[in-house]
Amino acid sequence: MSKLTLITCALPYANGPLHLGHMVEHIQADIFVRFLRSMGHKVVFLCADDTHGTPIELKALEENQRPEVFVQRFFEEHQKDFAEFGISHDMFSSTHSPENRFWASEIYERLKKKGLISRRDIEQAFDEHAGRFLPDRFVKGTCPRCKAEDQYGDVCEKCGAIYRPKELIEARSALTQKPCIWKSSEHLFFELPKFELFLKQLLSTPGFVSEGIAMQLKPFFEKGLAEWDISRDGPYFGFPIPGEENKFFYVWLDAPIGYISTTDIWAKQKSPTQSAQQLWSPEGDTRIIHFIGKDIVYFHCLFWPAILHAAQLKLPERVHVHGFLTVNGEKMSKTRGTFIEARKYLNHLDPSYLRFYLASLLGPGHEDLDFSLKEFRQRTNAELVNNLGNLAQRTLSLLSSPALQGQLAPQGQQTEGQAMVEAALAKLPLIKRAFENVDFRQATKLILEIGQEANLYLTQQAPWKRLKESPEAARAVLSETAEVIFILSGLLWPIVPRLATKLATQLDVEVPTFQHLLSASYPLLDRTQPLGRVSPLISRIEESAAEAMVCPPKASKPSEALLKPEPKTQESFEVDFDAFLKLQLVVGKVVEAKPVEGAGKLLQLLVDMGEEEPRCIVSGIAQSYLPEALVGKHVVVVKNLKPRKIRGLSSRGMLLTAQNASGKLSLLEVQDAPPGSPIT
RNA sequence: CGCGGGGUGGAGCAGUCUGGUAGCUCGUCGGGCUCAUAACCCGAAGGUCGCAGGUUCAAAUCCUGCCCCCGCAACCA
Repeated sequence: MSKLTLITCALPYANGPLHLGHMVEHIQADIFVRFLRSMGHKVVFLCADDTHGTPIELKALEENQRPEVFVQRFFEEHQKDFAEFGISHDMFSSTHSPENRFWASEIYERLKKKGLISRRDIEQAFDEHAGRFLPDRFVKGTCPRCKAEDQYGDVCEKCGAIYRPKELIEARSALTQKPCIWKSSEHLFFELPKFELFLKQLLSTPGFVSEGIAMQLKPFFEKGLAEWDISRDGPYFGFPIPGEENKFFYVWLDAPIGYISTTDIWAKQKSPTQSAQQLWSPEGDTRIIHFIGKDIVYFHCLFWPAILHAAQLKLPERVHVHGFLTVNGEKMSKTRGTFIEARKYLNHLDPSYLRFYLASLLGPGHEDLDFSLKEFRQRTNAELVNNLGNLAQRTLSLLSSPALQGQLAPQGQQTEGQAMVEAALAKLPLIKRAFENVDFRQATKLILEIGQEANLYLTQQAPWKRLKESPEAARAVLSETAEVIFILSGLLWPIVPRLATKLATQLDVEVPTFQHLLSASYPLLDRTQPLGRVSPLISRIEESAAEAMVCPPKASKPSEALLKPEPKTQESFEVDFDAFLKLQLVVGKVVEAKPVEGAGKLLQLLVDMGEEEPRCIVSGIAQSYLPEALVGKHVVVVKNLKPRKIRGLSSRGMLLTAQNASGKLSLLEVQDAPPGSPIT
């Protein structure tokens, strides 16, 4: 009964702001956490910033900061963003903490004592000018298979070949652009292959991961598990490995250990009778559930359980994997402006909308979710605002009208009403099961059905008609709807806690817990108590507010963005007329159009702009237009745009397009002006 | 044969595990209501459930083969 549940989210990397993708995971976990709390379970919800590793170290270097200082900025930002979305972490810490250093060293010592750490030399790219070893991603060169230039050290993006950095032709450092040398160094390895049987068994334990995820991990066993390199040579931002000279723990070793160290910090600060030691002991009466994205399954389902097992610590009961968030059907993209940062959302919209919308999309599986702006706005308005919000508004505003004085009716006067309330209560076991299964899509659907029933009831009973001749009949009807609103406030609390609280406040009661509702019977409200103050609950999402979120494409490199003045929104940025004239806009006639091979969004066009020769222009409109449909069109072209090489083709000019909410592009066309006509 | 996810009225999705009247939101058309946030309620049109075959009294659902889309992984001036 008093079993403690530890729930974690993956640790966000402290090198940038949070975006909507992070929010999917934290909102999903938070809904689950709140549901468990509402059921009377003891839950501790933990998270931390992941602060170590080469990318952060180099970024800090670029900004002339010590990495400790660099990560601090995001530590504060992240916590603030999470808090505003209502994410109820019990503790949010950082992997750069004394506790984490302690646990990383402690676990390492345990592994070492068991003879699970081996050492051997490996040869690695080394940048002599920077004086450091280079991770694969920081080595660039020509692909040994297809000879594509400028490829990363691990995989060719052109032909998909997988290789070692050393196989690259003319390998160079991505930091200094100088050729790299190959230098050997001793590394420490965790002997993962010894855990093959253990891991296979774990993955087939019902409930540990979904079947699909277990399937995805199969190839690793077929290839054979490899020893895991857990050390990095200095300089490296991380914890020094005890007993070693200039060697540090690889960031992925100490990141999950952050789950334990955060438990440690939580216990010290908030529950001194408990300790991380005891909570993470295999004998402890704790259950651990990790929420992660599908990109880090490998770490959480192979390395991490093996390490925990080897170090004699508690294994997670379940690793819940969710899919990625696409925006308007595509990967989030900075250049598209669809890379929506959490802060940007908060600047325009109420977090309740996103929590509700994501809940209505999130099923138990790990399929990707689409954040389509239009769907988001329409569905949230229809379901959350109209169905649920307006139900409360129409009921409560009538009840608090001068004729009824905010007073409920004595119970038992309305048999249809009682039936409605009881029908709502009868749905509770189903809703409970949906929440337990992390099937919030189903939970949301069932909750909406309750709202719809109540709206129908009101329409049929029409209390507003009875208000004059028989106010008590109207009061009786409305009191039954108030009962439903009370139930809804409890059901909605895990999903939209602020809204649920507001509902309860208007009834002048506390939000009921799930546990309470499950055993409750009609009538639930104390009918002698007056209502609280009534006001509109949640307003509709305006199209402009939703659009504003994806509006201005940002500078692609955050470091540049920081140096320059704040990138201006399209509305506030003004230019004088001279600046406009510098842009040569002309009419161009498309004479030829064909797809660019291997690039799904690009078309290669020949455009007649009234010059001797038509120009070659590469344009990213392939998903909106068929090549054949373009030929003959008179379009608007920026003529004096600096030529640019795209996919090896020189593009001399740019077609102007408008983009609608779903991301489709629409070319600006000109009716009857010959090619080359200037546009002013 | 890389691995995974998907193809269901105009759009976006649920239903597939456990076969039996094809459901939800939006949109369209018609009606009701006028308490409420242009809201709420009712009705209608619109589907060969990607294709082909098989199992079965019965297939969106189970089996076999195939096609297409998406992500892992690029592209955006």
